[in-house]
Amino acid sequence: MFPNTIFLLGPTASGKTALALQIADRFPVEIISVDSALVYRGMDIGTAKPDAATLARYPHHLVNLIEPTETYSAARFCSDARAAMDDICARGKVPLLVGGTMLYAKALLKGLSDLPEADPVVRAALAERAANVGWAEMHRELARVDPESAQRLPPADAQRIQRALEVFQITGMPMSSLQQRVGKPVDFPFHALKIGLAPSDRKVLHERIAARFEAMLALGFVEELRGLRARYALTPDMPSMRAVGYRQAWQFLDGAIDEKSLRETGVIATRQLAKRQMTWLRSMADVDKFDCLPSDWQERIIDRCAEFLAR
RNA sequence: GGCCUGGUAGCUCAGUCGGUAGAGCAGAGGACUGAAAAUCCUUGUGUCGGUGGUUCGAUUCCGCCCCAGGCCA
Repeated sequence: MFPNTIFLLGPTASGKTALALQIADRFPVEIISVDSALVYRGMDIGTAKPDAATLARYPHHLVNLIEPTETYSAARFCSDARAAMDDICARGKVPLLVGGTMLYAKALLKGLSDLPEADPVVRAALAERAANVGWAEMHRELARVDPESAQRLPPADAQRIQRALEVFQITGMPMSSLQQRVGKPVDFPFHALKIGLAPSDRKVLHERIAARFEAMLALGFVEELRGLRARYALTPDMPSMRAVGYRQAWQFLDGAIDEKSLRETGVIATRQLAKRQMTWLRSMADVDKFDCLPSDWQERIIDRCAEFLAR
């Protein structure tokens, strides 16, 4: 029989973290973060990372893993998460995967194709060439070596065109021919309860997002970024600095936008993030959805966990 | 009170040498395989402030009125 594991997936500001702590109080679980922003050390306020005391009392795996100058990936998440899950199970506990980065969750559950990992040198060369000839031309070049991918991708989707060209350069094969998911049941040997938080009223979530962004500013979010910029050789095109909030705070520190605009764009970007996360959740048919607005929503999910773990 | 500048999509604005109008942002929907808090796609009818006038035809020209901001009293 496969060991148990619980997924708790939801949009930003839906209350995932608080609920995870409650679950940890009642069941023998260990938390694994499923979040592409919490992996960065020093990015605490803007990512709504649990504070040091909470992290000490409730150890979180895959938090504070890398420097903000580094890059993480869905593939690395998969191997890191699987290693953590094996550890936790070996200790007789249940992995509780909590987060909002749906690609990571999907990759873990369904698997990824056997593709080469990102190569900074190849990417830099492609980016330089694109700067000269434009992405439309890069798209035409992709059409010559990988017509299937080129047809699927709009000529403006620089990121995906670059990736497809990168895969071709490294392997000599079109990415489309390699993209067969390897996610067979044996690749995910766990019995999983998948819970998705889906607020029934988007307005309430929007209010929470606005209040939380305001609270972040009051906690010194801008100062946090100022400190990071002083400590690391950061650039605005690094994945960490493109994170919601950080991108806007960066512009504010550069004097490109004023404080009012920082508030507005920060909240808007967070709302858009939540919307994208909810779109993903809706499309994941095998996830149990719970409305996270009724007063007793947390108890209902805890009951569901108890039922699952008692099987 | 006088003069000036504005009043056009939810917001910021462009424009129509007179033939009822379009960008960015927001919103909505969608895609998504090693950057995913990323990247990209689709989607714009609104008494063009009100009211008279000129005109075949006015959001556009003219008069008056209302509102906002500025300057002068």
